[in-house]
Amino acid sequence: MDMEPTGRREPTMREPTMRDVAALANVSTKTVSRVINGLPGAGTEVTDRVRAAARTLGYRPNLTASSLRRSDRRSATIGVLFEDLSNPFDAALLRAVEDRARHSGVLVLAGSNEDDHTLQRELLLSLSARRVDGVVVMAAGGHQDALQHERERGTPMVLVDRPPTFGGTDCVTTTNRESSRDAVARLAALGHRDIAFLGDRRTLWTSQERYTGYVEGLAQAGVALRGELVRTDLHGADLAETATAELFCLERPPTALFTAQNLVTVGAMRVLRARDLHRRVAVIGFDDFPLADMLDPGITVVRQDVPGIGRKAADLVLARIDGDTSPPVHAVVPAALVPRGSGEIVPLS
Amino acid sequence: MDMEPTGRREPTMREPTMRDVAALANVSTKTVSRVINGLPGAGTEVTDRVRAAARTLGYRPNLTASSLRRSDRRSATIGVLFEDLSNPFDAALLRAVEDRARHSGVLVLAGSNEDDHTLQRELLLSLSARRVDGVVVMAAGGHQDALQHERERGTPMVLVDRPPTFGGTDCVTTTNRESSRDAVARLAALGHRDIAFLGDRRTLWTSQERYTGYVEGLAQAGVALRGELVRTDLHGADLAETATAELFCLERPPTALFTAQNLVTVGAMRVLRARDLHRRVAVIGFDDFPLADMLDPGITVVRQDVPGIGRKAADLVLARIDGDTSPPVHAVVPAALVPRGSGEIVPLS
DNA sequence: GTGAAAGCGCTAACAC
DNA sequence: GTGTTAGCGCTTTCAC
Repeated sequence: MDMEPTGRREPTMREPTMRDVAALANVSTKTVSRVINGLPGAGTEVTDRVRAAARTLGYRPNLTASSLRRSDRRSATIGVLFEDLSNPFDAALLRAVEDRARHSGVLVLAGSNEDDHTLQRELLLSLSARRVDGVVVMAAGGHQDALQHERERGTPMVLVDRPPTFGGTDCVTTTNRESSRDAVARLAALGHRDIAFLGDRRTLWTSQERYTGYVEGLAQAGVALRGELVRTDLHGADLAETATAELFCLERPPTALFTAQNLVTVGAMRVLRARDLHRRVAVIGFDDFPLADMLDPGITVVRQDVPGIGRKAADLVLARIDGDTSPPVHAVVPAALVPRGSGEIVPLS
Repeated sequence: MDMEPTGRREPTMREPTMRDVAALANVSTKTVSRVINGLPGAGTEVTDRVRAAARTLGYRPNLTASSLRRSDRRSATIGVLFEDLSNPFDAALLRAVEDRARHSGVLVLAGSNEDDHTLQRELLLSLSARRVDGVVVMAAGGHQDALQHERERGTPMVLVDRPPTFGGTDCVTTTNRESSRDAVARLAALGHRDIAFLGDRRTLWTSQERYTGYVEGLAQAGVALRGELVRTDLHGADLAETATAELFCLERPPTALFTAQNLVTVGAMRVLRARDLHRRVAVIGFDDFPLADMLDPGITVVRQDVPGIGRKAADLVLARIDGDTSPPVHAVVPAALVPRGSGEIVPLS
């Protein structure tokens, strides 16, 4: 077949409209509308004629025109704004939202905010210009003015992973504090007294919660907190490596690590392996990661229920779009500890 | 602040339109349109008045209405249809496309086709109904009727990872055959004579290409192909495990594995580790995966330039949307071998 | 430099 | 059952 690679039709070959279908089928556009949308009040004979005409012309409904005119004004599209769609956590979350949305005939406009307010604001405006029915957002750190503004305009919104700093908005998070506390308590129960905390940026709500859990876990076990064993603002595996290396230069180095984010865990493991400490120092990481089970020892982690979080977020935003007016909820999806070896190492005494 | 959790405005508080802004600024809607779109022919004084009015009312342009009326009919949106957005490869690709698109003011409607025709067709229709300006697709295996049909309607389209079975369409793939051939030749050069091939579904073009590369690599090294060392249709790590286990029950088991897909590599590694063969059997995998460097030994892989592929695909589709009429291209983005240890193991002789 | 009228493709509200 | 009219929010065309 010969085809222009431009992908543009001949000017004479306009995209067919309902009018064209109506003309060919000898009915009014309203009748075509009824048939295309499967609404009642369409004679079977006429219905067939319209269908045939539509097929002949290669007619495709124009949802954008339809939504402009319809009273509900729905675009059947939601926006998803995460930090980085190439991050496995974000990707899994997107997939879960997408699945749920698709089953409601809703498509997803996806974007990465790179944890940057300005970008987040711009993307939000882009989504708003396209009249998405609602948004699911992993809020960038710092202030949430743009989110709040969008929310106050009436856009249904669900925050994931981190709660809003403003009211009236649904949100879905995991058991950051509780699971961290349990993980640390577990290490303490094995006899560890020098348990380090390695965390991501302190501006992140999740980091704060996990740190709080760490503190509570120590307290619960009656273990004193040693400030020099707390390292934060480790954004990315490289910073985590440096910090871990420093810990092992201390006079009294840690015998266990609680690594509060997935890249931090990876960075820490690199150092442990390099120094051949990976069989002697215990590690529990927050967030699972691919192949954590293939390392030697396998890495014990706190695993979030990512699909569960995504489904819940999608359910919430879709329900709000459908007019659910119940009070805002903060859903907390439980995380689970997955023992694989690294978290079960006992201290050398 | 008090806010309805429904996210719906009061009926009285209609979404402001250009008309409202025009009324408040005492100008015509056409003038508002000029100001909002930054078109020339707007007096500075009037411009300010319009801007002020827009701000006061909280006006937001409606791209959907604008695109309906504009002559170019652009939605400033493209569709991305991959196999599974939660797969790291797909996710990285999406991110690269997204970045490129955003820099052109284009947003991405993303979906997973699950390698299923029917779903792919439905998603394509959904995208088409929303009048996306173009699509980037990882074609589901088997026939590509729906893709071809959509393409023939004139939708700009770029296929990634796998080429189209029809003409007139751009596509971006990697050096599947060449890189596979080189990887196998490399193993042979180390002295391996019993090199197994473990591949994903044979219906996938990439699997076929990689298999062809394997055959060529053996031939080039003068190594005879042993049919019993070839295992295909291993979709997922579990099937790969079974197949790998079987290989080591052979009278003359392989001394090296070429695993042609990343989950296959993972499955094979599990078996090698379980049997403590991971330091004696060489492995080169196609596709990098997170933490491949942290295993012991590190896994030698052929790494695709995923961001490069995504960027190229986005560039192509955006150019076509902009009216580029040059002949269709099949861009091939080079992959690179990353030696990490597993591919450098020599056979016990 | 600015505006009036028409209409993009579709559906709401009614009439027949 | 089916058609007519009006108009969603915006931009085009052309007049001033």
